Amino acid sequence: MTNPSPTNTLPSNFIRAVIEKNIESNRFAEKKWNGKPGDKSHHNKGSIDKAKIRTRFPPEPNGYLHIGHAKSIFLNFGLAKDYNGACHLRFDDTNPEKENEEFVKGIIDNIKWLGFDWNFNNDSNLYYASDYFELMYSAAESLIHSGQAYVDKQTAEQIKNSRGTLTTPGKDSPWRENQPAENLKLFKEMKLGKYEDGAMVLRAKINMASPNMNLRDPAIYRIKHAKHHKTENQWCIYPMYTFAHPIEDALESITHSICTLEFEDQRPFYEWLLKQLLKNDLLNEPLPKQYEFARLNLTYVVLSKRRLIELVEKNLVNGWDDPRMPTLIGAKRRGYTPEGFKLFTERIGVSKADSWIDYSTLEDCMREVLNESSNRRVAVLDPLKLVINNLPEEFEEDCLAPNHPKKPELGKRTIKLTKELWIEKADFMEEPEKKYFRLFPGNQVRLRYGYVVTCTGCEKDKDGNIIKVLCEYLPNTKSGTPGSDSVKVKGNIHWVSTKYALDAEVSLYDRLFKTEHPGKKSENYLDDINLESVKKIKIKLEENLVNIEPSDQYQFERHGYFICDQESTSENLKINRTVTLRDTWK
RNA sequence: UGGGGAGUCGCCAAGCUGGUUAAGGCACAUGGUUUUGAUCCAUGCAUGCGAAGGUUCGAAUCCUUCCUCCCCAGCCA
Repeated sequence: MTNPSPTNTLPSNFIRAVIEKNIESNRFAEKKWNGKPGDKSHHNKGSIDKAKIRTRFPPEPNGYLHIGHAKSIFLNFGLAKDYNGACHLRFDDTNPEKENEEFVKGIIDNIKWLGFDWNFNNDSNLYYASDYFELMYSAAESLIHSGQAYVDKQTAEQIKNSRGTLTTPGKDSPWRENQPAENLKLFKEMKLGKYEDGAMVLRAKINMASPNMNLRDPAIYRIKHAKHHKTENQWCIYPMYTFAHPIEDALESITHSICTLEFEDQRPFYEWLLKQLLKNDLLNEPLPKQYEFARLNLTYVVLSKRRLIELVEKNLVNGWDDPRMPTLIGAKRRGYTPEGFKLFTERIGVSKADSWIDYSTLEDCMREVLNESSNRRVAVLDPLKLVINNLPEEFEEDCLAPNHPKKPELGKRTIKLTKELWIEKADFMEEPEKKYFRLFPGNQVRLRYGYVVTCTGCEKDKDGNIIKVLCEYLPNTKSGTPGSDSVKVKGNIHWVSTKYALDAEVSLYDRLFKTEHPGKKSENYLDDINLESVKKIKIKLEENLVNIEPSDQYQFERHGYFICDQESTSENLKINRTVTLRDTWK
């Protein structure tokens, strides 16, 4: 127990356990790979696969990727990397009505952003389910031929009604006993466009009384006269996920097909299909195997595609990349980083238990990464004027501030100290509460990187609002000089010169939903939306930020982490708050 | 009341072919450092593994019964 072996740093989870066992037992030792996906005859012409394992990330290009996908991406690509294997990016584009190129491009960008690619041993493993339509059609034909699929002319409604319920068996379709020859003919006619959408469907012939609903003769091909983003009008019949996915995995020689828990009931069909196609000589052993893990649930967040689409379409957010969105493009614009997501996925682990991760866990990960990587700057978010009375009007002095407190190699920058400064309203209290140690009459604080000052009072307008705080500085207490420690103070406040400060607009984001589990108690998750999830304010920045550009990230000291927005211009600086610093006071 | 899964500290999560005092992370608490009430460092944090029985010298790990939660009846994925 007292030997924490430094080599054993890989996390432990049930999927890694399976992989390690498989590798140890040489399950894939004879597996062939012929440079690209294909059926048995294709791969048999290849050689032993150099990839020890093959995983895949199979998004449907019908929306943007979200944080839940990040978990799957780090899992699949991470596993491949750790075990000297390949991870394919495969677009599961079997439903032309919902899919398009915009989403394909967005998904590719997101995965690259997270730091992954799909190259292995000179192969670019970027595939589309639609690449396999021809092979899938042949597979369907072979199934019909061997009597394991039939064309059903019932309407969708009739099929639904004859499926039975969870506790009662379904009824056989009147077309179930049609002969292969007839089915083959009809299926071909379906393909040729002889029938309208919905006129008939190809079904697997398994068992209408199965306690597993997925085995009650599931539909595997449907008619859709729709233009596909890749194959255009070449097809008017399209395979269903159920049928397509196992075949995609097999053709790509996937070893571990990792998906989420809701597909668990689908696994018997997955295995049934592959076994039939193996028998029909279309596929090789070893066949891919499906493993399921619990999808990510984050408190205060919705992660279902349907809901995200609704938020966008109802203009409840400003598009897919709204910084409040849990999409990867939204998170990126918010200032969340790939390293932060990596830490997050490592921290939450992988298992089969349904779980809800606290949103603060994600924020903590971002803080942890950003604390390390961000240069520091000063910004006053809620400005109040501070006047140093014992300084002449034109006083100007450079103050040296390190770019990073723990990384002196990153150097320092200078900030101009002048007689009039902007400080935070919250850093002054005329009548301090208990334990408050910032500015109040009679108290001393340090102007960070500058001098210690003594507060002498404040001025108010006729309504009693504090409009100006007054103080006097203590010579010889400047930061970095020998006398700087001569006066000990507990408070340390930041400031910017009223003369040199830059103006900017900052968007302060809060969670998009008010409740931990949106929609759980309120029936409709939209009722739980937080109407005050963004607040835009005018702030003052230190002069060194004059050249800040979109995507630049900084820590604004004592506030948090911020990123320059993509719409920012030098005339109109726009900044997003990524996450605040931890605050244990109050 | 069919089938498939899951229940280990506030949140995750190892362990689960039975064997000393139940890993680890996060959170939290208390000290210390600190010119960010941040960071960092140190220490603490489950006689308990959904519950009840049982087997055993010994059980989170095996058996029995029960409880709770999640998923499945798209020509979606």
